[in-house]
Amino acid sequence: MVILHADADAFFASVEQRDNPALRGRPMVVAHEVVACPSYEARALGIHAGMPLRQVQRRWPQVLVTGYRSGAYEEASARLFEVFRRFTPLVEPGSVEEAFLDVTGRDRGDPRGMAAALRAAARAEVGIPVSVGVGRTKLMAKLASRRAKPDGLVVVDAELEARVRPRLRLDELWGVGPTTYEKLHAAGLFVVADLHGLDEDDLKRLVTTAMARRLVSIASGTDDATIRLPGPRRSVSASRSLPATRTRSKVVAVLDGCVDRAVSRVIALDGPPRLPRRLEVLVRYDDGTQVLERGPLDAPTVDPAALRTAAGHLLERTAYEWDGRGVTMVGVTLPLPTP
DNA sequence: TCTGGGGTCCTAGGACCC
DNA sequence: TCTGGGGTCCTAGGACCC
Repeated sequence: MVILHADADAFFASVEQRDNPALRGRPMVVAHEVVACPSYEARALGIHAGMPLRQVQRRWPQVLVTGYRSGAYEEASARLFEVFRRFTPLVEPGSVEEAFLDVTGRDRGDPRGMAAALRAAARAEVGIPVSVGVGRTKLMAKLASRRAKPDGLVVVDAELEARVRPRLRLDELWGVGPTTYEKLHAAGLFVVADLHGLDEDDLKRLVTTAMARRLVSIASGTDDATIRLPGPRRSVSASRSLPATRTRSKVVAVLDGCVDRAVSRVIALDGPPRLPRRLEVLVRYDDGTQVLERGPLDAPTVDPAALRTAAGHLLERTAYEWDGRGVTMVGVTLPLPTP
């Protein structure tokens, strides 16, 4: 198997730098109240996603700031995936900016050459840098692209994989987050080699069934190399961060805006219309806590007025939280019924 | 300073049916 | 009067990804 993991570098920032020469080579961020995507020049200063914009501007006044241009990112993403699909129909999207490609049998025995061609095509046709990792499994390709960043190419061949795999730290594994790692760590397991000799039942005492299975396959080198083609969208959501506020009317106004954006994206989906039957409202406070409320709609609908009303009711259900803390983010999710 | 604005998937438990 | 096992669907809650 030859799997490529193609990953656009600092995607939003790269699109902005492509479209505005004044931003090229400069530390810049795409941000609203907080940083969504810093350019690599900004990352070099220590700026990362999630940092409050105010703090960035105070510490690094030279950093340039742009707002979001969602349309431009969607268009760049669509063109990027057109390039991917020219290399193989077996493309599994990971997000708007990255994908796994199965190019087994299409690379004429030269995976590096194929990966280089993919990078060149993305640069020429979309105008943004794309790093590519090549491996025998999705995990290996993913780890390779991480090493390749920014704007690079890393090939993990069988020899390199044999050396690297046992030494991988468990918290580096794609799919192992803080919670799982904490459990493994507490059991004295730190790297892949520590899993040798443990079977699925042993690991199930520590982690969930699915995770235990994955870990066993990673230890034995039989982990996933299967491309899963995208199915219909499961949900559409929109959220917005805001300066901490205790003014309810402001929160409601921002929430209404989120509802409208989510609705327009549901309507824009390809295929027959899919009407949400439920609604979710998420609120985050300035102490970092989050509350999620969800419930059924009176009837399936994409009518913005009806959804705004329903969202307002769900927001009310979080009312016990209106205790002096400020609201820093609100969002809505519309789960979509499977067609 | 510990996260943006998106998403997916897994699991447990209840409802309902045969 | 008491009790089955099996299946499907739905929802809540979490973990994880970029």
